[in-house]
Amino acid sequence: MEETLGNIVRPSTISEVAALAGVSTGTASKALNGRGSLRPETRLRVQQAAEQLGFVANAAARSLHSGRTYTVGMITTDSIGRFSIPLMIGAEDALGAGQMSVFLCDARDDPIREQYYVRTLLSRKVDGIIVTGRRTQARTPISADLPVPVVYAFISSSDPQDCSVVPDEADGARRAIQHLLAIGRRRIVHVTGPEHHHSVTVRATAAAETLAAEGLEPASTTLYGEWSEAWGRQAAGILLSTGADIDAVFCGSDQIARGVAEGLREAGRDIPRDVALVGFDNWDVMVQGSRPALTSIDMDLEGIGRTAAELLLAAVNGDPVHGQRALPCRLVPRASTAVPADPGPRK
Amino acid sequence: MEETLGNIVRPSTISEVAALAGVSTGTASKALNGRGSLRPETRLRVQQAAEQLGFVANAAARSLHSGRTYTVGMITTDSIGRFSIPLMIGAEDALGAGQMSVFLCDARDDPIREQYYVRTLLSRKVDGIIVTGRRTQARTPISADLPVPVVYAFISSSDPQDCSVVPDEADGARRAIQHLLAIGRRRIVHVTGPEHHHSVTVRATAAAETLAAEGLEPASTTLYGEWSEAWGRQAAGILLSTGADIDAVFCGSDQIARGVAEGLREAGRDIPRDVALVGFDNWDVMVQGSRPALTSIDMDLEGIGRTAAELLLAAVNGDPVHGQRALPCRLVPRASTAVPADPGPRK
DNA sequence: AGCGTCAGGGCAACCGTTTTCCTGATTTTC
DNA sequence: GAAAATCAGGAAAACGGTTGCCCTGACGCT
Repeated sequence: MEETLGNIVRPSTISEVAALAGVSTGTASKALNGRGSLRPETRLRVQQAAEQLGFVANAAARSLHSGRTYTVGMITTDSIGRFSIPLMIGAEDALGAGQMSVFLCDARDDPIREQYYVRTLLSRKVDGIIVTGRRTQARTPISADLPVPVVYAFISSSDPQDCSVVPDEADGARRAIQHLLAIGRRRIVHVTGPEHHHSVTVRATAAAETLAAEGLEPASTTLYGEWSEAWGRQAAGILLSTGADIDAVFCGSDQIARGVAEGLREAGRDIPRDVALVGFDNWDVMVQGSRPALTSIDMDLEGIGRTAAELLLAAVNGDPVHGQRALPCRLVPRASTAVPADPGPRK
Repeated sequence: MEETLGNIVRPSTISEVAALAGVSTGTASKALNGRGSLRPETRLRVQQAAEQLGFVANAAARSLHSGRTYTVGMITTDSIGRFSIPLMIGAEDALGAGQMSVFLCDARDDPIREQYYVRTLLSRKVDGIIVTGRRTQARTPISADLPVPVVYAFISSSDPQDCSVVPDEADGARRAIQHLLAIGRRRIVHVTGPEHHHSVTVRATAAAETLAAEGLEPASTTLYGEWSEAWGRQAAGILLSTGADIDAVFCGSDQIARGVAEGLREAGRDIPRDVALVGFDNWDVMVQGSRPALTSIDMDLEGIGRTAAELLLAAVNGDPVHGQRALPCRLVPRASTAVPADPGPRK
């Protein structure tokens, strides 16, 4: 019953298949690929011979002839990490559906390794390259004038002509603020990561503008720090000690938000009744681990990976897309912004 | 200055290099590969021509002749996740150093996808396959009688003849208990994941045996639940409500440990003074986010990935290794088991 | 001067597959 | 019934690179 591939021991070639079926290799090729004009009976005979031998066409030989490898390279510039994974999954998804295989290259933020990988990928004649990674800023292109298309995913290229797919972080920040406004909060503050990080300024600016559009001002000056729970706790302390009158915090990451949540909770503030909380990243382990579960902005990394792969496929097929494409974010509401049905007295 | 690969536009072939250098293609090949006997001057001339044209040998053509592709497939059976990443990094590390490229395949726990990927990898004539993934039990082999070597990493094959590299989880549990004993704890309890999970029983058994070897009994019956912070908090509640007299908890995961830490802390127990805590996985975000920072068992996933890759390379080179190899764990001490210098009064 | 030796490098086969061109054989058409 | 059209399948070139074999010419030796 369970034969699967158990009969493949030594890989067989098409000439062996042809010999077994009593035809020439050319005919065998046509039979297996549905080309040429063959008697149905012959075609069948070849197919059965191929089946019997467990024949799988040698991709190298095939690509040598066709010039295409149905293979792409994926270079992660920083190490494979939390952000790269969904990107890779999304890309692998779209590419796998297109029968493409993916070469994985982890450049670890080392330009030498990166150039080495680019050379390797070119020698393997990949049909295209996807570059992913996390950076504080747009990155320099991996190389000028490559013979294959390149798409940047999540990270963006500093050359505006290059094709980049990135999250619309301003959109994400806007959604966060608008959600807080929609549940009636007005005294909102932003706690986020290091100021030199591009994402940080984009999000902070968009948040401020969204408030301003409603005629509101931040309830306190934006707090910049690092991407950690510890900073979130510290920030909560700062907010409490300055006695700022706030009813919502929009955080630059879920980790920060979780820290803020802990800090506020331990000071006796109820979330979401006293202070509503919105995070950023929608990182499952953080949003679920937080108490209460955290409303967060999802950048749809998987979608970004998928889109990047689709654009790459399009470019490979002769329809290159240039410039940067920003994909909208999504707000995932959870308990940290759930307005209590009945305000009631504090317990 | 910054030429890098800017001159490669259309990939050039060795015959173009040969023509430019004024030699035959065979000679050019020998010059570039250090074969045959050539005048140093000729060799240099060819090398310069290759440089000038940005020549990179077509890997497909080369492998067609040599039969080797310097390529391996890596199949993750469950989705790419927290466990797969370090494994992949480790494997990629060892393989990259051996000039091998890695095909990434995410089978998503779908046997159909998995078989599809196996076929694809075989058609691409990979030199070997690494299978990784997380499972509650050993898995059935991906396929019988493959023409290339296979190594299982982290996950193990149910066929004892197959080569598997796994963490020695019993060793990890032993180290955890011994560490707790070493800092003077005697009333130890184990809080862990679902009982049907193979890892859970292995760790629990080893923990119990280590205690027994010291003539001790668990301070409470082992608590089985799920791999979540919520379960950790719940377990803390159970321990507190039953009034069990404990001075240490060994947890089956860092998430559980973090939950336990929160639960105990909120009940006024001091960690590590009243209760010491050891987690499992050494997952950075958990051990750092916990308060206090969590002592944990590191399974050295990267080392497992690296070892698996090395064994695969050995097999490819004709030295196959059979059977299961268990790598020791490592205890990483942090504040949650740091014995206070001065017991002093509680604050 | 003639022969042997060896370095240098060209030639061609080969890897496995696809595809074009071509040849017989069969069928259709007038 | 003969010419034309169609069909089935074979032969061979091509993809790009490597390598064993062989040829050529220069040099050294007697």
